[in-house]
Amino acid sequence: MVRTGQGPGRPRDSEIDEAVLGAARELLAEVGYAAVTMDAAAARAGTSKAAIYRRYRSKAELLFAAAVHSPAPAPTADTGSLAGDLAALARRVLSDMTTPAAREVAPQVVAEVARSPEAARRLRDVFVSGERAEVDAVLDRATGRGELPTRPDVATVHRVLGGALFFSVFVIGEEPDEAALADVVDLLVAGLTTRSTLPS
Amino acid sequence: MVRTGQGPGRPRDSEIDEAVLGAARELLAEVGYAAVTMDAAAARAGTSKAAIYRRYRSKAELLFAAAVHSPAPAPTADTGSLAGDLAALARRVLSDMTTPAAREVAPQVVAEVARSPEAARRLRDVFVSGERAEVDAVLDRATGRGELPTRPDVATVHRVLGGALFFSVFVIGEEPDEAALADVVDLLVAGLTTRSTLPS
Amino acid sequence: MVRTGQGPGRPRDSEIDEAVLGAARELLAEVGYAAVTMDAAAARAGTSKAAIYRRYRSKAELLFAAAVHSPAPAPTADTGSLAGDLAALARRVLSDMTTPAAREVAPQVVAEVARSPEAARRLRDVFVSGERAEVDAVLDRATGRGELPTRPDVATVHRVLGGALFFSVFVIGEEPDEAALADVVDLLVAGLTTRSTLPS
Amino acid sequence: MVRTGQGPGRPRDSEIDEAVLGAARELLAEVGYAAVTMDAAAARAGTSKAAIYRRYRSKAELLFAAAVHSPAPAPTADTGSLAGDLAALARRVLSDMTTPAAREVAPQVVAEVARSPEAARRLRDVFVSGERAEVDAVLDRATGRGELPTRPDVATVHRVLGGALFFSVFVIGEEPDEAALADVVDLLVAGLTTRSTLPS
DNA sequence: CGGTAATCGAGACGGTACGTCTAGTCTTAAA
DNA sequence: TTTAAGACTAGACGTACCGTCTCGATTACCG
Repeated sequence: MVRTGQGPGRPRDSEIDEAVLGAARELLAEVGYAAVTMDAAAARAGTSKAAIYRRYRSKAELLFAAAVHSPAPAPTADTGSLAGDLAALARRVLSDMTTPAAREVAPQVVAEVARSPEAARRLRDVFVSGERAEVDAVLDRATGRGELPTRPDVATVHRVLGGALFFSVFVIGEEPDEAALADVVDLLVAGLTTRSTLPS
Repeated sequence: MVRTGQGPGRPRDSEIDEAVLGAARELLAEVGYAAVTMDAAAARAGTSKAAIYRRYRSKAELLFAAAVHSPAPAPTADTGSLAGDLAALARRVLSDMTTPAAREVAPQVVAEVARSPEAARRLRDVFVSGERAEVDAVLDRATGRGELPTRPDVATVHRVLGGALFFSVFVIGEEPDEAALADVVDLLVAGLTTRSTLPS
Repeated sequence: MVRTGQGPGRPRDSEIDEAVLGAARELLAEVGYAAVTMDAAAARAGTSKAAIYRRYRSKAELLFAAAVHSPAPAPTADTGSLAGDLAALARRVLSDMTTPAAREVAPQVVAEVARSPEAARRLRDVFVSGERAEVDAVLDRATGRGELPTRPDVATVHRVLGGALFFSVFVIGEEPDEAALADVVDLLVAGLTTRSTLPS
Repeated sequence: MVRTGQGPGRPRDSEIDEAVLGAARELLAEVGYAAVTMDAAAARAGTSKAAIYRRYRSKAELLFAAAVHSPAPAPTADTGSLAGDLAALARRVLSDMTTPAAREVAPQVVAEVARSPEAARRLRDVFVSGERAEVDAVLDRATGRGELPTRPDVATVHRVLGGALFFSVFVIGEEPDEAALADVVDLLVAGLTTRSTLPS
């Protein structure tokens, strides 16, 4: 009685998977996290609450998944200099953060992460590692160009750059303008080119 | 019909003020933001919901007040160098963030800030400006010592330092150790002493 | 600190009591037992589900109370003979049973009684004892007239008369017509006037 | 591709027929009508819901069939007198009613009858006519013995006797003891031997 | 010192979302 | 075609919690 792949019974309808996520994303952007209701999500997706709860254990899980979908696979292009690359990366991350959906979900994800180690793990796997990879690529190019005396620690650079942006938007509550962005990047570039952090 | 000081009627019982805040703080640390209920807070404080709602307009206000009680007026001592001062400041801010209560509340405050401009304003008034003042003092001393070629922008330094710490603890989910802290401070000091950011 | 009557806190709103019962009765008659929903009842009553659940533990309790409201306080008039009195009583009981609401609820009440001793107790207190009192009054008058050699057992007479009607309507499923009613009453009168059952 | 006898495809498994009915009966006795779920019945029977729904159109049909399986074809023996025969019949009917399964199902069958004319028809065909046949046999024997002046209406006698028992058990909620049973039978015999009801 | 007004505990109120459950249908792979 | 398994739609259930309101009973100040 060998089972092949997916076991017996009617398989999940993948159209519903997508419809649910799509509905969740739309509602998130339209009405905001707290005002999204599971009934509304089910109705918008053209399905039933049961189908949603078969896929996600709670509203928090659904909206988390809806927000943390595809972590921007577009790698930043090479601008020719460390300063340019960092500025481009900063601009992209900032624009990701200020998406209506992101503005709504990010704070809730932070709250969720504080409570559930499982959510923390998923966030790290999906988001943090993705961002670090981008920072890594930028540092690789700068090292190749000879802009950096030694290879800095990726985690530190990620912490400083990502933190400055996240902190500005979500804690201080004011989106940094171009000048502020340039200021941060300048500071970072000056620090990196002068002395080096330890290799990771 | 001139009123003198505090108007007619029975005055507020200040013991209740304290009991409510205390209960809110305890519950926050024990069960976390979302699981704190106003009924539980009232019961724990030995009072009634009405008494709480006479003092705070909502659960968010109560828990905000419970968490953001005394914004650490202790200014960092002079260590004799910019690097030392920044490291000391970073250590203090980090230890504030990793308090059990802060771990619970901070993410929720972020969520609240995203939702309510009023909360954002209060957070800025109470917290951001306090932290900036500390950064300012540190930069003042460094300038006095001649460690800095020009005076950097306080907001930028605050963004970078505060952001790196906040981001590490609440987004990445790993509290930076001493080495990581030193790495960030080193990077910052190198950047500041090399070039200067423009005043805002 | 002596309390007077009803304890502290906001007292129940008696208008809501009535509105809820009224809404339940209406819905019962309109859509039937199974199709009554608590949401609909709350909406019809102009209140909330919470207010209903504060008064009744479940849908079954609410509809039970809605159906078993005032157990026909109208005592049967004296028709001058045992046969006439029993026929009149039978007619009234039958018409009570064939009310739209009663047709819906009675079977469910029977089901409820089978499951919950508490429901059984209430039914006995409200309904059975009321009907027995009416039978008692009829037998009293007949005894006074000298129609009965000895006083029959009320419970037996109630069982036979009430049972015949209930059984016809709810088990056999056919409402007895005037002739069938007369047949049952005749049989009963013949039995009672010939021999007597033991006093209760 | 000619098929022989019973159509194409896999034939029904008759073991499942029995397993389903058995499971339904067990659950009925254990948890009661409302708490029986089709999933539980399928699991208990070691089969699937689909197999049940291929055999019964609804939960009501299944449980009806589970309860009303074999309507006791055993005719009451001749005791030599109308009073004896009626008492024997009453005792048997009462013991049928007070079976654990019957206690559970009967009230629900009543509810079902009130809801579905189809269920009412089946109940009449299976149960009512069976009981009436038994009453008929008893009256036949009594007429043969010359105990009855005229032949009474079977429906009336059934109504009165069956009703008294059903009403006692399921509405009043107290199972009649031997004395109460004798009381009812006495009353009925007295009525029947004194005057006769008209044939329907 | 008595009235006025705001306080207190207690708890019911409206509203609304949550997550669970069930009936009955449908879809798959295997037999 | 039947089977077992399980996903599907639809919608009710009962619970929970927020923020408001209503009691009856205390207090304080104010005239």
